Amino acid sequence: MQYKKKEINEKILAAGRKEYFEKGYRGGNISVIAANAGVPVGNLYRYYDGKMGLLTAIVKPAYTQVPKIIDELFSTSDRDAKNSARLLTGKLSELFEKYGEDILILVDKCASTRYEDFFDKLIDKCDAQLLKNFFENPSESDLLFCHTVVRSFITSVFDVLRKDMSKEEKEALLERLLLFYFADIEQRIKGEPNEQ
Amino acid sequence: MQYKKKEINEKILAAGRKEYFEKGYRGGNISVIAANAGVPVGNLYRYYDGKMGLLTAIVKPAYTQVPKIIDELFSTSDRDAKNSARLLTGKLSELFEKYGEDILILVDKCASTRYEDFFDKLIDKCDAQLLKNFFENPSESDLLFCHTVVRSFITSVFDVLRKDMSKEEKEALLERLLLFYFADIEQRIKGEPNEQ
Amino acid sequence: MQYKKKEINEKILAAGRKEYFEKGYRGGNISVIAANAGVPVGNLYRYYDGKMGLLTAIVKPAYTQVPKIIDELFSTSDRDAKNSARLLTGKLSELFEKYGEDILILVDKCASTRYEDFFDKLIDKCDAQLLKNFFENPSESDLLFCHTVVRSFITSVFDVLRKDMSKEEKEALLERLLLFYFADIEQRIKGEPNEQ
Amino acid sequence: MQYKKKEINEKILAAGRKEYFEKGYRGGNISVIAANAGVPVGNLYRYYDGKMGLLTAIVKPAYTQVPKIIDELFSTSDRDAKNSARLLTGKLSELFEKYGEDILILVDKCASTRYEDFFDKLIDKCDAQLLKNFFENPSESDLLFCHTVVRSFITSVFDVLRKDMSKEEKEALLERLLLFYFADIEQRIKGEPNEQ
DNA sequence: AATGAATGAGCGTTCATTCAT
DNA sequence: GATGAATGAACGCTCATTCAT
Repeated sequence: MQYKKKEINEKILAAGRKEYFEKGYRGGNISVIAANAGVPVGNLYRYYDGKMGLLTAIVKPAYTQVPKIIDELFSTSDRDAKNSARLLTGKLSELFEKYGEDILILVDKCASTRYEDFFDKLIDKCDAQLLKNFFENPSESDLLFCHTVVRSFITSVFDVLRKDMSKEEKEALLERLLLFYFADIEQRIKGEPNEQ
Repeated sequence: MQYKKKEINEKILAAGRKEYFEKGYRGGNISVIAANAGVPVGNLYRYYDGKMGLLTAIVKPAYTQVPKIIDELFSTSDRDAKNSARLLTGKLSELFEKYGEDILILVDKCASTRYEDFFDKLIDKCDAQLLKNFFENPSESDLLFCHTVVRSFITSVFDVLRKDMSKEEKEALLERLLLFYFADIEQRIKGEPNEQ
Repeated sequence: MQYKKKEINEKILAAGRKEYFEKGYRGGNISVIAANAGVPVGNLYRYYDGKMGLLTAIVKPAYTQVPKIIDELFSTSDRDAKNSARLLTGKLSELFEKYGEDILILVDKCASTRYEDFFDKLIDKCDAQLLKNFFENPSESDLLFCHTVVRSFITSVFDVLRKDMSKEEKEALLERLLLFYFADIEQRIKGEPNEQ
Repeated sequence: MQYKKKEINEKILAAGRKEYFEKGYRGGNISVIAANAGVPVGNLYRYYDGKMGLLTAIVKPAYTQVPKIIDELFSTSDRDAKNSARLLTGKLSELFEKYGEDILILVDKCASTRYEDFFDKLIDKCDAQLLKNFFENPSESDLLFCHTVVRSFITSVFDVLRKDMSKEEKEALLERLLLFYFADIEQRIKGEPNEQ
């Protein structure tokens, strides 16, 4: 029959998400997770392969899917800022619905974990896009600037996740952010002449 | 206060900073710190009150001073963007010189520590300033937007810290960031009418 | 006794034998045994009383019968070495056919088990026979010597079990061993007079 | 000062030897060892690198030295049986003094350990010597026979270790065993013609 | 009667802190 | 005051056994 009860499974996942989210991977305690899930430790190990296995179960979907989805976002973006913002907003909102909490764990709570590169890889990806679109011969300092802006922007996007708001409010906020960052970006970026 | 050698004191602080910076508070190991400081563990405990006491010694100055300095920054800022940017850049650069590494520990490595609120509190402070300066009757969504932009901006400022660059390069990058964020900010912020 | 299928019974025994033989009693894993037997763990417990109960079921027949059979061997032995060797060889070969693997488990894999005395008891038995047959007034050192030779001989007999050979080859080896140990044993034993 | 107290060190070694000897490596319990040594668990780990590290400390000297010493034994042996026996006896007696209990642990208690090959390697070594000395063109069955006799002989030598006797008594027993096994061995071995 | 999920005591190990010297 | 050995609570994980279905 092979029955791992779906109900228990989900209680463990929920308890794990909570624990890792609150205390981080290292700080999280398997016995606490088991207790919160209402499951004895031994049984938790029937469902997941230890502390790291549980983290993987929680976080891997987001870890692999989010970068893919971000890639798609770029290819569908429109050159008109307003349209583009609306489009992106919708997609990001979907992403948040699906992976919200897990993204936050990935970003903040996976230190010294095989997943700790999530955020940096994502930024590199976006960074490359921005460079491709707006810089022709980026100088060394353009590269740094671009990287920093992107990191900051992505941070702000994920910050929206942290807010306790309705989906609609999040979307409005996202759209406003997108426009704030990218409206007239060409001028704003290139308008800075002579550094060095 | 009793008889404690300044030299040893500083070796412990340096070793602690290194350890906490590399492995985080939870991941850091007191015995490693003592060994790297060339001090026996027992003696370390005469200088600092345990693992948390050492963290406090390392991080508290930045934890208390940085917000104050940021407060001062706001009062000295100039309404002309370029000037303001130059002014701020200089002050931030000083801040970095003094507290750079500790700020990064505060921001990234103090999870589940009494210092973990550093970043959020700082943002609240800046947030309040931005609101005061650019919004007269901020709507609920203005508040959120402002908060997010500020968080993102501060993130980018501290990201500069993470770069392996000379002081001058950091200043150039900071200035460019400031302009990117705040040039014409009034229009860019208010130009977004109708969300919802 | 209730309703238990002979077929399942034997699968469990076979799987248990394999596991205990490969990993020893302590190292053996009940779940692995159940899986290899194609039986759910819970059901295994209906057939046998736990880990030790299964060991008992596997090993007790050999544990009780082998000493008895060895006793009989002695009574049937012939004073002519060659004949005796042939006779013994045949009997031992039968013994191996029936209890071979279980004897090896008893000898090698029952540490800290109630069966760990199997080998020593067997040796005591054979020891007593050898003493009776070849020593009239055994000195203290005769006793020790005899005991050691017997232990060594029995070891070699059971070593034959470990070889990957046909029944016939095993018999040939056994016979040669018997002659090596016991041909002219009277002279060889008694020929050593006065040690000390 | 680097003081690991010699006294504690030896208590741990003694407790470990006792535990591993009585219950085997797998069955042995680190907490029990620590308790018997009168040391808290944590401190034991300052002296030895865990369960396996302690086994290594106990057993490695014998594991590496005994084969070497056995090698030397062969090169010093005399073709006259009596002399040879006396020589060997002395050397083995020394070996026992030094490594007695550890040899027993190696032989019986190191299942599923990196040291479990000790006995077989030793036998192979001795086997090769016997073959070289007494067989010119060993048949397949000569090889097997030789191997078995050697295994049995070595077993008997190590059995002497198990006896609760004085050094002198052990030597007497060893000498008698050597003569029993190897007096006239050439005839006894070759006297068996071609079975098969 | 049959199943395999549930249970929890127990293991080896780590490490912040204390304490004897 | 300085040292590093001692301490033991707490962690992640295993597995023989029990029990709900």
